[in-house]
Amino acid sequence: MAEAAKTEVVSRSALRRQREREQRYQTILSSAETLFAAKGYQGTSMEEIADLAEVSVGTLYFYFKNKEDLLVQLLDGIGFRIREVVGSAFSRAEPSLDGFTRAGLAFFEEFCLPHPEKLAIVFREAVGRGSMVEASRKEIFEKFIADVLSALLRLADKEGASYKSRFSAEVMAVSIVGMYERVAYNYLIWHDRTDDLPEIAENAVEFTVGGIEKLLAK
Amino acid sequence: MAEAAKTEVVSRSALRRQREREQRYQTILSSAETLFAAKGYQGTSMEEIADLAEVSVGTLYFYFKNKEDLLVQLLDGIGFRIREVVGSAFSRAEPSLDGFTRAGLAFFEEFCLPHPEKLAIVFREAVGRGSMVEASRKEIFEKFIADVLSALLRLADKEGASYKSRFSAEVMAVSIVGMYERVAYNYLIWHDRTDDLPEIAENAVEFTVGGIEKLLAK
Amino acid sequence: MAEAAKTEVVSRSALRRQREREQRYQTILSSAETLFAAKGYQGTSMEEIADLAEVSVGTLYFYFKNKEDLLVQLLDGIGFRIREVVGSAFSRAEPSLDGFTRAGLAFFEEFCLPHPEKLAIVFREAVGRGSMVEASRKEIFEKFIADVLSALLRLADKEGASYKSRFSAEVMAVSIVGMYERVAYNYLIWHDRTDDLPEIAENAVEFTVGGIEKLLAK
Amino acid sequence: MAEAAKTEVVSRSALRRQREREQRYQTILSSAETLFAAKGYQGTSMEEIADLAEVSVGTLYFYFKNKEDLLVQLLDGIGFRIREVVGSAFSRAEPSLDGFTRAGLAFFEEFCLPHPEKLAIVFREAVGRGSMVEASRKEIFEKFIADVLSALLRLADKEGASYKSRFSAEVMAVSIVGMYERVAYNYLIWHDRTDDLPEIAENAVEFTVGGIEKLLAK
DNA sequence: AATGAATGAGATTTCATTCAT
DNA sequence: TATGAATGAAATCTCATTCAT
Repeated sequence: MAEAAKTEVVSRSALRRQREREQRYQTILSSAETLFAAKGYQGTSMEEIADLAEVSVGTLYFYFKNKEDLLVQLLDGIGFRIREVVGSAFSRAEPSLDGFTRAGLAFFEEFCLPHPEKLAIVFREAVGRGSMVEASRKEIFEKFIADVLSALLRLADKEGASYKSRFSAEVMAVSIVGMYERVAYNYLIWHDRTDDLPEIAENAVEFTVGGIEKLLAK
Repeated sequence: MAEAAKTEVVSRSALRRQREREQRYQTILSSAETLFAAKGYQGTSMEEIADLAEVSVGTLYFYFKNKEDLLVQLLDGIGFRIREVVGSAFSRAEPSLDGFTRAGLAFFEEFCLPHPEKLAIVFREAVGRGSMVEASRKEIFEKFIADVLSALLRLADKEGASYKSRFSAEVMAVSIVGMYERVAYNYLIWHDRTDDLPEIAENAVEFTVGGIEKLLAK
Repeated sequence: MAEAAKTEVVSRSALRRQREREQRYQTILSSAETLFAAKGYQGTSMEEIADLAEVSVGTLYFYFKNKEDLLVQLLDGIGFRIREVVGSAFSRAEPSLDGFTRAGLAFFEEFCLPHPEKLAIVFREAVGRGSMVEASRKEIFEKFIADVLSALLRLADKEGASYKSRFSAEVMAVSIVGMYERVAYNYLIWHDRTDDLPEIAENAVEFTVGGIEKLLAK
Repeated sequence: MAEAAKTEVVSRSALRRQREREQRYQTILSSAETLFAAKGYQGTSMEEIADLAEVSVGTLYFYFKNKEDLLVQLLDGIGFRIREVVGSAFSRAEPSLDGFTRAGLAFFEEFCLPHPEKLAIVFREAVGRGSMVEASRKEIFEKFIADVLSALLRLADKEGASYKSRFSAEVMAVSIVGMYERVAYNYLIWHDRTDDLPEIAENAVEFTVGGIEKLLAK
C-alpha cells in the first residue's frame, strides 16, 4: 500500500513533468514563430527566442538540436495544421467540383486568414535555408499536392471521365497549390487586403474550377 | 593633327576602360548568380564570389555597395530578363486565348528551361532576405502580374466581354503567376523533369485557359 | 536542513560567480588600459586585448558593447579615480590657499605619478575618438573643473572677498585644470622627469596660488 | 633671339606650373583641414579629401607621402601660424608684464577666435595618432613654450630679478601654454562662448600675470 | 533539467595605398 | 603630372553552440 501510494505519487509528478515539458516545448515553438514572422529567421537570435519564451538559451538546446531544427519542427507543425484544416477538407470533400470549391475556400479562410504568421514562415522565412528545412518545406508541399491530386482523381473517377494527358492531374494539383500560395502571399503579406479576401478567394477558386473542367475529358 | 590623334587615343582608351568596367560588372554578377544558385545566398561568401570572378574582394565593393546590393542588382537583371522574354510575349500577343497560350509556353521554354539558376535565385535565394531584396523581388512579381493583367483586360475588351467580379482579372493574373512559379520550381528545382517540361507546360497553360474562360462573362 | 544546505551551496556558488564576473570585467579593463597606453587605441586590436586578458574575443563583447564602449568604461573608471584622489582633496580641503596647495600636489603625486598610463589614456588616447568618448572625457573635465571652482568659491567666501569679474572663478578653474593637465603630460609623457616632479609640482601649484591672489578682490 | 624667346616661354610656363602646384597643394591642405575638423581624422577618407579638393586620389599621393604626412604638414602649417600670430607677439613684446598681457590676448583673439578649425586640429584631431604626428605636435608645443619661456627670462632680466627655483620659469611656460590650450578648447570647442571670449581671455591672462608675479623673486 | 557565461570561427566591410594608362 | 580602378590586409563584430555548475 505504501508502495502503491509512492508509485502513485511518483507517477503523478512524472505526469506533471511530462505536461510541463510539452508546454515548454510549445512555448518555445510559438515564441520562435512570432519572432521569425516578425523579424525574419536570420534576424532572430536564439537569445531573443529564449527571452520571449522565458527560458535560458541552454534550455533551447535541450528541446531542439539547433536553430535549424527549431525551424524544421515549427514547419512540421504548420504542415500538420495545413493538412488538418485544408488537406482534410480536400480529402473528405465529396468528389465534386463543389467539394473542391469548399476545400479551396477553407484554405484561405480557415488557414491563411487566422494565421498570417504561419503563412510568412512557410512561404517566406523557410525558403532558402539549407537542406533540412528545404526538405521539410518540400514535404509540406508534396502532401498538399498529393491531397489535391487524390481529390482530382476521385473526381474524375466519379464522373467517369479522365484527364487529357498523363500529366494533367498532377500538373493541375501543382498549379492549384501554386495559385493558392501566391494569392495568399500577395493579398495578405504584400498587400493587406484582409477584408477583400473572401471575394478574392472566391475568384481564385472559381478560376481553379474552370481549369479543372477544361482538362477533364468526359 | 597631333592634337586630334592624341584625343583619338585618349578617347579610345577611355572607351576601352568603359567596356572593361561593364564587363567586370557582368562577370561579378554572373559569378554571384552561379554561386548563389549552387550554394545559397548565405552559403556564399564575398571571398568566393571574388575568387570565381577573378577579382579582389575590394573590387566587389567598388562595384556594389554591399552583399545585399549585389543580390538586388542580380535580381533586377533577372527581372529585366523575365519581362524581355515573357512579359513582352504577353504584351505583344494578339489579344486571344491563343496568344495567352503562346506567352505561357514562352515562360517555361524560353526562360525557365535555359535559366534554372535564375529561377532558383528569384524563387528561392531572394526570399526572406531583408527589405531591399524583398522590395526588388516584389517589383518583379508586380510587373509580371501587371503584364498578365493587361493581357487579360485586352482579351476581354476584344471579346466584348467582361469578368465576373471587380477583382476577377487581378486575381487571375496573380493566380497565373503563382501557378507558373510553382510549376517551374516543382519540375525544375525539386524534381528534374526537364524532358517532360514541354508537356507539363502545355497542361499548365491549358488549365490557365480554362480558368480564364470560366471567369469571362460574355 | 538538506534544503538549507542546498540553498547555502547555491548562494555560495552564485556569489562566487558574481565575484568572478567582476574580476573578469576588471581584468579586461586593465588589459585594455595597458595596451591602449602602450600602443594606442587604434593600434590595439580587440584580439590583443582578449589575449592579454586571457579570454576569447567573444567574451570581450559579452562584457562590453563594442570597442568604443570599452574605452568609455575605462575612462569612467579613471574619472572616478581622479575625483577620488584629487577632487576629494579639493573639496575636503579647508578653504584656504594652503588647502589649494595640498590638493594640487595630490593631483601630481597621488594620481599622475603612480598612474602614468591613466594619464596617457585621458589626455591622449581618448582624444578625438567619436562622440561617446568625447562626452565621457568632457564629463571628467567638467567634474574636475567643478571641484576646483567650488573650492575657489568657498575660498572667496571664507575670506569675505569676491573675484574681479563674473567669469573670474570659472575661468580660473578651467585654467588650473589646463595647467595641471599639460604640466603632467609634458613632464611625464613627453619627457620623463619623474624625479623632478615634486619640485615641478610645487612651482606649478605656487603659480596657481599667485593667479588666485591676483583675481581675488578683497 | 628665337632661343631667348623660347626660353622665355618655357620659363613662363614653368612659373605658371610652379604656381599651380603650390595652389593645388594648399587646396588639398585646406580641404583636409575642413574635413578633419568637421568629421575627425579617422572619420575622413582620402577619397573625401580628394573630392573636396577636386582632384583624384592619386594626386593626393603626388603631393603627400600618405595620410599621416598630410596631417603632419597641416600641423606644421598651423604651428607656423601660431608662432606668426602669437609666438612673435611674445618675443617682440617689450619685456614687461604688459607685454605678456598683450601677447596672451593675441593668442585668444587673433588665433583661436578666427581659426577654431585649426584649434580642433591641434588640440583634438592630432592627438594620439602615431609617432610622426605626435612628434610634430610636440614640436609645436615646445616652440610655443620656448617663446613664452624666453619672454619670461627677458622679463626677469629686465626687472633685475630671478625666479624662485631653477624650474620655475620653465614650469610657468608649460603652465601658461596648458592654461591657454584648455581655456580655448573649453570655451570654443566644448561650449561656444565666442561672445564672452574677450572677457574670458582677460581673466585668463590676468591669472597668468598673478602667477608670474608670485614666482618672481625680486 | 536548467542555466548563462564563454567560446571562436567566420563573415562583412573599410580604406589607405599602388600603378598602369 | 594626373587619374581612378584595383588591391588586400586588417579589424570589428555576431551568434550558434557548448559545458561546467
